[in-house]
Amino acid sequence: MKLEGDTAPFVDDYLLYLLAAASSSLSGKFHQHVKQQNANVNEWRVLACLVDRPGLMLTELAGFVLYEQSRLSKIVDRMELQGLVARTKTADDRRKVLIQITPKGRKIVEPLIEAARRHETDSAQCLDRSEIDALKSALKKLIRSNG
Amino acid sequence: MKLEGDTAPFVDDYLLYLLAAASSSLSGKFHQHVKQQNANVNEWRVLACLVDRPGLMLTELAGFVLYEQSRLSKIVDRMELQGLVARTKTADDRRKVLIQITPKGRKIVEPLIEAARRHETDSAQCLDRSEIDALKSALKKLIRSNG
DNA sequence: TGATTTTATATTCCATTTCATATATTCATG
DNA sequence: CATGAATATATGAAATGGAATATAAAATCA
Repeated sequence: MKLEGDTAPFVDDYLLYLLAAASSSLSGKFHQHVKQQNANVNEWRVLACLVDRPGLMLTELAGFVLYEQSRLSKIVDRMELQGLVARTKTADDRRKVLIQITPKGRKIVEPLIEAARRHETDSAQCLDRSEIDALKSALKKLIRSNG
Repeated sequence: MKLEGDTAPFVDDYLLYLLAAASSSLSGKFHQHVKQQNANVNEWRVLACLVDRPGLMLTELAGFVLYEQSRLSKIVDRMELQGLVARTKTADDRRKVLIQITPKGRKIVEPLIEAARRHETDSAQCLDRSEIDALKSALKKLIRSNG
């Protein structure tokens, strides 16, 4: 028999916690894979965001990668040294720096993307197609509606 | 007309990205609120996980908070200094350390939980009740099925 | 029992992140 | 067009995190 006040812990049904926990669970296994290859997680994220885009301002890229500008600036420093991305200035606005993926970066990220697709289908085995679609659609709505 | 090969960027429909992006979007605003109060994000997470639980081993708590053990150990150090949590040894197994929330920690976390509930309903305005239920249920399945 | 393995936590070293601020460029407005 | 506000990026000092390891206790088992 359940006593009054014996409710489930707060976080167990708290949306932000469920999002963080799902994100963390699913990322765990894949991040191991990333490290077994030539990369680390920051590099993977940056390259995955850049791969089908022509070149992004540092700040735009920071938005996609979900990192702060100053953090990304330093990550790009390291990736530039490794030759994974390139910084180029634009003519129109000389403050801007465009970050572009290099062929070397592309060579590293492409197999990772294939692995990511496989990992996604594996991880989502517990859901059927309509649940997955509904999940992704709900996530996209949340992202759109909240800054 | 859409050209061949002119597909959406990879991350735009990648589940792990959507989870991370949703988590990050929704957290953003709330984490500001946390800082405006007496706390930082690590403290909030630890206290929120402890609040309706009797006392957890460091390793158990690390699992809930989604942090690595060595990181949490240091966070608990700082929180102990502030009097937000207490470490106590157990009699049965002298390796174990139980982490418990203190009255001071409780006083800080309770209003934050209220704010978190309000923030959750605000953030999920874009979804109707059945979508929210389906979302949470899908997230819970993902968490259960993936370590 | 004594040796070995496993589990729980803390700690050390070093890389990374954060916060605040600097620098450079563009924009807006009197 | 000059001056102040705004925007884009970079950087320095201090705080934090991650990986490996140390320490200590318990469990396993020959």
